[in-house]
Amino acid sequence: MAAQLSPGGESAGKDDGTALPDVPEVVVERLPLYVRILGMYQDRGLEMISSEQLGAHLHMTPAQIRKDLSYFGRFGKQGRGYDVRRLMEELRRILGLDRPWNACVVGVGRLGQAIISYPGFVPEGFRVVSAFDADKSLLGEQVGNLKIQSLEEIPAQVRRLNIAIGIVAVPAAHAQQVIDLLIAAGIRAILNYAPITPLAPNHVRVRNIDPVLALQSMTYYLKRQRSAPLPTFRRR
Amino acid sequence: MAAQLSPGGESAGKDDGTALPDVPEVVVERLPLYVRILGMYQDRGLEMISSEQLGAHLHMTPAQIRKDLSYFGRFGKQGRGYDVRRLMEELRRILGLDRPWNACVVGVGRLGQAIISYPGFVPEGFRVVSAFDADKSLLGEQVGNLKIQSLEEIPAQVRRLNIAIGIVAVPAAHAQQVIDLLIAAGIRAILNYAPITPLAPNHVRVRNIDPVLALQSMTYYLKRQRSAPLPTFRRR
DNA sequence: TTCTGCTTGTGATATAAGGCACATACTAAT
DNA sequence: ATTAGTATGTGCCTTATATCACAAGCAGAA
Repeated sequence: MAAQLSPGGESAGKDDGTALPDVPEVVVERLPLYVRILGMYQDRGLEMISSEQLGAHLHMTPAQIRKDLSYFGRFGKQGRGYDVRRLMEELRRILGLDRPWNACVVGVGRLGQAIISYPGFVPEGFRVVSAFDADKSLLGEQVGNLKIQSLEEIPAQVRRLNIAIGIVAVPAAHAQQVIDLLIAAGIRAILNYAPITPLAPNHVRVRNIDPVLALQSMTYYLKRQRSAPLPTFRRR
Repeated sequence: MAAQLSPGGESAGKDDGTALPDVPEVVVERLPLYVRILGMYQDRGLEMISSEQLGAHLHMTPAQIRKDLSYFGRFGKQGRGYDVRRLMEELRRILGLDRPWNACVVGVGRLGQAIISYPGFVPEGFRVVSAFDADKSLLGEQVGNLKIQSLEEIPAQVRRLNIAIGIVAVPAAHAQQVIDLLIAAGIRAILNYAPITPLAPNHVRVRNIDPVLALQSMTYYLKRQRSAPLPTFRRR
């Protein structure tokens, strides 16, 4: 499969900065937000940042940020705040962002092609290294700088290129099958663009990208309200 | 405590089936999932569905589904379950999906173009009716069957075409400005594809589509775990 | 009619997440 | 050294969300 970087244990682990008492998933999901803001501060040459400042950028209370960070260690200095570079490095390490990750895309329709060519992944350390499609007539076609391969190639490619992440961009009707394939091939995380609710074993992480659901839940609030814009703002 | 169908709960509203005691946002966000499954059942010609079955499809407990629905009314029959067509119609009405919604896209780069041509919106009643870009050299260019317009046109177009939803597909650096523009023009919901945390007044709904964040939070779990795949499944 | 089997709707309870507020600790200035 | 100012880390409390578990109601069989 892959190689572990260090002896880093589970229950004890610490030097590799991992495996503290189990961290709520919501907390983990916020860490990348912190990394993003820290990156902005670093680009501007700022050396320190307070939970107050972080909170202002993310529309969160400073307390929540401190509590989140406290799951992983004590990174701040009283009276000063957090060292931008240090905190960013810690968080990137905690998130596993201190190394590149290989992904493959399954489904090379319009959406799949857009994903393959999306310029936002590479600078963050995510590389799409293989593309697969069920349509045999596409085999060998070039997309970006990838050649479209058959689904049968998935297991071999996943192993050969050490692909940990599968990106699913096939029609809803085939998405679960494709996900099962990926999982059988050893993928450990799925970014699913198909409008389904995937089922996956516990050791596989899944995130869904579903703009239609997002729109459909916003209309609930649109259909009513015709009222006057209050000058209130909302934490998000 | 009961969900009331008639005299209305909160401030008033009812005949359009709304304004019950305030419903948690998480609940509203799940309703479209229910609608989706109901659609599948309807396509298969099934007439009834139980909370148990709904839950199985969505990997949720039946109790949660019943509680969610109970915020809006009593749609089920004891011993029988829910009438598929009826429940779908109710939920669509509650969500405001019983009519079409117009949206505009701002930012006509690769991503914006993909969004404009995305075939998933129209069948759900969302129509992209205008496209804007800050790059004056693109003005008048055709994308899909839309002509690219200048940002200055936003207010007029929003009013003329009754656009309620703004889809933001501009670089992070300009996203907040664009969002402010849209809001000033009267947009009431934003689907944001830019990697930022937008700020918006309370009367404007915002949803973010951010695949990079999704990936970055999954790697947390990837970096450790080398363990044996347990045959456990997880509700999602 | 009465009984059996099933599934809803919901009060009560359990769990999870968020926020407050303060003791603690660090810096810089006097 | 002492003081003033500031921002962390966290115990405790509040709020939000999820689940349990059961009375109530409906349908079909006897």
